[in-house]
Amino acid sequence: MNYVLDRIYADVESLAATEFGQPNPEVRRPPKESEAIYAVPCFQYAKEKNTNPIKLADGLSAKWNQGLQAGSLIERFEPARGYVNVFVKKKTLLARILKNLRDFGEDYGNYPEINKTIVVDYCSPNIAKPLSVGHLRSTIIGQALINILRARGYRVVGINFLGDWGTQFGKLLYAFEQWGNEKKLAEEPIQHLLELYVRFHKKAKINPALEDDARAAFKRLQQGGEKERALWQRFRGSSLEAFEKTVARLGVKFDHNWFESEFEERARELVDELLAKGIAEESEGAIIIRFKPLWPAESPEPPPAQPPLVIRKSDGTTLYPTRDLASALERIERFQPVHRLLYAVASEQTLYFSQLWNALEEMRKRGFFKHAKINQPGILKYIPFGMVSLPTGKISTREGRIVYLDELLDEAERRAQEIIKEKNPDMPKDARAQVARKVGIGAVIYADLSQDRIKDIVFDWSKMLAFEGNSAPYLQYAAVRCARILAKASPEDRKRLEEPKDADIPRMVAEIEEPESIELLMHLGRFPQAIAEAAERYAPHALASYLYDLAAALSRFYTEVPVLKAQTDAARLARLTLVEATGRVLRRGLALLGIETPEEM
RNA sequence: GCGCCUGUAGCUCAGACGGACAGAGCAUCGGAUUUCUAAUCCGACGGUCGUGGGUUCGAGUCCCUCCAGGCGCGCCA
Repeated sequence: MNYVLDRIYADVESLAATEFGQPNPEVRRPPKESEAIYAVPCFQYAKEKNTNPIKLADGLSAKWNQGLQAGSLIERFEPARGYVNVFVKKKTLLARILKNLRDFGEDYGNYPEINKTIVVDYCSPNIAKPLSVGHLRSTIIGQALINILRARGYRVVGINFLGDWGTQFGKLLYAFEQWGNEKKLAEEPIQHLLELYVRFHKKAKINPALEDDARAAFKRLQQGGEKERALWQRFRGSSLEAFEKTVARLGVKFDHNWFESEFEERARELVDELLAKGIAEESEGAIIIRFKPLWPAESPEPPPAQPPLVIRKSDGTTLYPTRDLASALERIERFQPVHRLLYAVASEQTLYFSQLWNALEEMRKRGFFKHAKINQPGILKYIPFGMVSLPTGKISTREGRIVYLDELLDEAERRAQEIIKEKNPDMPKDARAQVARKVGIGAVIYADLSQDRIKDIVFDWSKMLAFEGNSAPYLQYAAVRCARILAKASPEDRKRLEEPKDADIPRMVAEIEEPESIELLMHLGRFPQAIAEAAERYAPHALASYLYDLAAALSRFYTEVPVLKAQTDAARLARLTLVEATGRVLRRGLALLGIETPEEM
């Protein structure tokens, strides 16, 4: 069982592939105005053959038309300005889409399982600091990618790699020794740690020697100093607790919480192994990995050599990259067969991830991975995203230039409450709070996922909390309209909807006549492709954009086509079916983005 | 200094892999509701796709120059 548009696409592609003698010929969607479903451009092949593309398209159309089987969904091929346009039997196609929608049910859009595991690193905050709006992107982009890749059929493991180690904890240890307050740490741990963190940096600016004190404190922690260990446990525990509370508001659940500190030992061993294999070397007292110029692998020109990566400081301690590398190794060993290691991390780390990529490549070549299946280059896939800054400048915890994530989510819910009060004054208070949560947080998530992840974002309240136009509430509203119509349908109609028969399908198709209805159903048919595209490009915004178009199609349909008051039984059933399917796809699509849909709003 | 990213309508953004006349949202103006929730719909206005070259039958998309903004560049994470 598969999706009808995927099939047509594959058929057209294979025709063109045979004709042009290339494995992946271009098959595209024609401009909106065209009634054609797909189009094959002939320009390139015409050039190879030294012929005119218009003539070629003419010839190909005639040839392919002759070869058409009676049972084919394709109705005809038609040349147009150097393209071969593909026309399908519209009614049959609509019937097949309806059948797909019925047969797949709640699974509509999903693809069969692929025996490949993708490990996604996302969120991964430093837990010594409160979450800011800066942490939002990794978390929601990562979660959306996980959902989308799962729908696409991959086995996906999500890992939150918590930064609970490193010199920053040395800073906190030192600061607590100097200015700490036991009572405050017990009562308001996050607040207190933040104060200490800020205070440390203020003092260190005047007296840089404090940085050495911090490094020394971290070294004592690393060597198992009892006092440091106990304090660190407390910092870590209370931070984690606060952190989990905030993330839960976004509806994010991690498959695994991995702690950086747990990789300390493995990281130390790794340095020795890398030295033994000649991958790492000593330099100025530190251990580094030098890179030959080989990134990016796809580049035809050799890029300049990269700066080396320090994996052991001259004081003998490891660094974040060392522990990250150790963790990557563990991921590969534990979740094999690993197809990809994804890292949803801000774009400022581009250089670092290219170094990590190269380091893993070098390790792969020297047999570091026990499982022989890891023989393809490029297992690491970096998913960069643009920075979030404030109108006043770069986010800085140290300098108090920060919008806390909780603060943003509170404001989102508050504004949503206000709007509900205005638009739907009859809604009871407790229902309102629930709906406001879904709408407000949804708006925040959608504001981010609806644009290309690589773009920088200047934080703006009104943009993050848009409730009209291309926004989560617009999509949710469309889904709510569907739900409300269904709720008002008669019990008999609902029963027929729940138990659709094969014989109903042709009867329904006959009733789907208005351009708004046809457009809506056609768009529903493209949902699987939208998921596939978003997965292939690691681009949640491709799915967001599809869903926006679907909601717009529903709104137009809603305005023009009466459902419950349709003239005939058959028409009512057909339209109810469209409404049910649209609601289902919107809900499902939003869920893939990590956004909940309320029943009313 | 070197490297990477971004630059499309007044504002915020789609236009991946070069392809049929550059599309949305917001804002502005005008219209639509005795009818399934108007957080909606329809229409108007609005763009020499940062600049200048080049490649190509064809460039917003690829290459080079320059301009503007952002980010990064051995012992932070």
